[in-house]
Amino acid sequence: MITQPRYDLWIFQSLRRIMRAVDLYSAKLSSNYEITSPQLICLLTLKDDGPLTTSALAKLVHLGNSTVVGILDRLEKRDLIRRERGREDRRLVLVSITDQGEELVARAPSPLQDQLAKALLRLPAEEQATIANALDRVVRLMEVPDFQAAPMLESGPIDLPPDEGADEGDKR
Amino acid sequence: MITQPRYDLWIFQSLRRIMRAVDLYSAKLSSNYEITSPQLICLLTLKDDGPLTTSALAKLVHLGNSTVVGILDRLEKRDLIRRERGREDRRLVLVSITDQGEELVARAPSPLQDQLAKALLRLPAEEQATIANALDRVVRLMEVPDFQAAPMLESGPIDLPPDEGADEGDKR
DNA sequence: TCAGAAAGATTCGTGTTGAAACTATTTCTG
DNA sequence: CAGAAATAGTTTCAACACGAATCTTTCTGA
Repeated sequence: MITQPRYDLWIFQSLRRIMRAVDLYSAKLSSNYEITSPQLICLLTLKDDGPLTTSALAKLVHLGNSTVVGILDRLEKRDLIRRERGREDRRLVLVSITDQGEELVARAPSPLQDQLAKALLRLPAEEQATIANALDRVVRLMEVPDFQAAPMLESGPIDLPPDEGADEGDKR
Repeated sequence: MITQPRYDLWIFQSLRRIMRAVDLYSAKLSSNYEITSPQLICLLTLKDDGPLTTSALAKLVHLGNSTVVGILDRLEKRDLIRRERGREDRRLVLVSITDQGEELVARAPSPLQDQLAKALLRLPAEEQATIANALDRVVRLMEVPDFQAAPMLESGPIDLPPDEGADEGDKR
């Protein structure tokens, strides 16, 4: 029994605290814009990636399907997005951002990562890269189902955020 | 201007995905024990750190006060914890774990960080330390209230926020 | 063709989360 | 000592988050 330091527990707590700090800060900040971070994330995604189906959006923002429906409900109630039944396939629902939505996005800063960004800017870029790389590896390790949990060792250094498509396992 | 990669956004997404993966996994795993991760975290803290007041517990687990009340309500309903009014100061509520609670804790593994732990174990210990250190710095930077957020521009290396005293005990 | 499988979205139930408002108790203060 | 202020816990309200169940539409195969 080597009593390795419990990095896992420590890291887990750190993650929770970071997320909490981000949420708290962004909630306060975005109260000026009357929008929450998850809503803003969805709105931004819709603005950038055009009309999307509900489930495509859910995949992009890494949230559950039913979670997104609730968020969309609130956005729709305020006319920030529009839902439209697909013509071809009437099971689909195409969600798109409205003019009002675009306007709000234009006005609102990116409060979601504002605090995090500020914190990171105080670190040297090289350390930012280190953190980013490290987290990316963790994400990859974690999002792999328990299949071959063992056979994975040191396949090589990971450099940049290859993400954005490289994500594999959960493309839309 | 070298468009520096948006480490902030990338990191933010990574954090969300990690937390989500942990939550999803632990939710599934802990369904066998009929307990959620926040509940288990509270229970473990109560087991280790003896009877605690509600707000002391909230501080330890880094959650809001009212959040903890809700969690305690559910734990109490199942007789896993006990609430007792303070004798001296009748405003206080001492929360302690019951025998049933201890029993459950003994049976249950540590599902909360299980997945994370597994992922981390696939990394060399030295990299685990790197991640832990990096995250810790981020936490310190972020949890500093916005005081002097402005006047702080590259005046030099920022070491340790005067934090420390504020947050205090938070090894767990 | 047409019954059933599959897919997509939504609804429902439960739990987490935090701010704000409220109650009870203690402590401070004039 | 009475009232104000502070403290501790709780309630209330809104949002988020998920899986399971449900509904509609589409596809499939016998």
